[in-house]
Amino acid sequence: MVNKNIPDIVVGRLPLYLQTLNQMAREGFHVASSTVIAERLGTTAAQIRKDLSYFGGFGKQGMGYQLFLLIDELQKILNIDHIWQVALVGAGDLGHALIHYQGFARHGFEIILAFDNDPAKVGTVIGPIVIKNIDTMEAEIKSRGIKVGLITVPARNAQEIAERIVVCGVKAILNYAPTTLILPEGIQVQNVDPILYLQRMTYYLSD
Amino acid sequence: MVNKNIPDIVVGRLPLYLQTLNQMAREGFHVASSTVIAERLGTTAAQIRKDLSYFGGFGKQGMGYQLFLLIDELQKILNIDHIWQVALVGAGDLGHALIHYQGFARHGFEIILAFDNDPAKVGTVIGPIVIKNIDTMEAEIKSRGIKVGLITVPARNAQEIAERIVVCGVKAILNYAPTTLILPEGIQVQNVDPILYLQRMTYYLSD
DNA sequence: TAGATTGTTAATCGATTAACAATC
DNA sequence: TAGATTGTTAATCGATTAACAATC
Repeated sequence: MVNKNIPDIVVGRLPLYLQTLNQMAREGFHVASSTVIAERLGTTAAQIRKDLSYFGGFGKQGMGYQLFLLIDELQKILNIDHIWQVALVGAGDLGHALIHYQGFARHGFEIILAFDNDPAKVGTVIGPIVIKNIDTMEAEIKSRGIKVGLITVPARNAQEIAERIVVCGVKAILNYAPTTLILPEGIQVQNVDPILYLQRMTYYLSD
Repeated sequence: MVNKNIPDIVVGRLPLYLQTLNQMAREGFHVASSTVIAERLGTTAAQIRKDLSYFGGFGKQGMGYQLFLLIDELQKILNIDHIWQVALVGAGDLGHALIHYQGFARHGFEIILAFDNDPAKVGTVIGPIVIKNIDTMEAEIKSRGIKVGLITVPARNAQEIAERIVVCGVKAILNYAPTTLILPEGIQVQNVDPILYLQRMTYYLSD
């Protein structure tokens, strides 16, 4: 499925739509209008219809959208209609927590490899995973064809690690390190440093 | 410091600028031009100058920006020139990890309260914190004047918890629950569900 | 059929970029 | 002074919103 010049910002909203549609399906709904979805998301019906129309006409006039159909389509569009194997680098507190977090597996992101450079950690077990030596990282990632990486190393090491995993085939990086990664065109990066989000909110708080 | 109609999207970039400026300061730089900062952030010099100019003229022609001065100004603008006390709700795996995470305290966000509704967890200690019964949440948050909340409860409870802490004075919520919160005008919410970020990246991956 | 709601177009609004005079 | 780089304006680009014909 090739990028047909869909705006990035539209793609970024699709997972949010999917989340809400799944929630409604769990609540027993079978159809939803753009208005109802918009209310749950704090957005506008026009935006939802416009966004979806980039990909096709999934609704029916007078009726709205069939939940199961739309969920299915969105999963296909987002390429999450199958399981993605994931490698994690950096087995500190945060790495630990992420390996234990069930949410990844539940959404089809299976952490199957974890690496650390601390000899004391190598060989230890976290949940279903054995921490491996970072020297074996490239070989392991390449041999399994892993495309998605989670970076949970300290900021000063993040750029180097990112470059190394990109070289062996990783195409998407979820970066927990508090630093900006500069990577080749076409490599996807999302930063999830919570400090950035907190600081962006405190701007609006009078002390 | 009152919102002078600064675009949200500009405010959202300031923490990123601050992060990079701090990094450069640690590396020993004393000044930086918009071009150099832009390179590190993968953005453009024009955007950085434009963004900063909403708040004042912090640079000098021909010279660039004095790092310490600009860092100081950004901290004031973002209201992070003092410590924010934070309450966390939901002491599961994720809550645990966040309490242990040193990054919050290091950036002036001090988690001083944690709540859970599980009687088995109430009274247990995580790091420097005793988990309190959620029944005492409103009273505790109000009496300490806490303005910032971290929500790490399951999705189905997140909306209710958010409403409860907003009623007792919380104005900014970092929401780890995989659901959209609908809250009154003026309440700040940022969502940090990693699944959303992963899904947004897999769109661009051919399988 | 009447009512509801989509998909789409055009209008509006806002953000980014380019360019350059001001000035350190 | 000459070179560099800011702050700002105007031009461009892109995203959101409003409106409505099409149609279930």
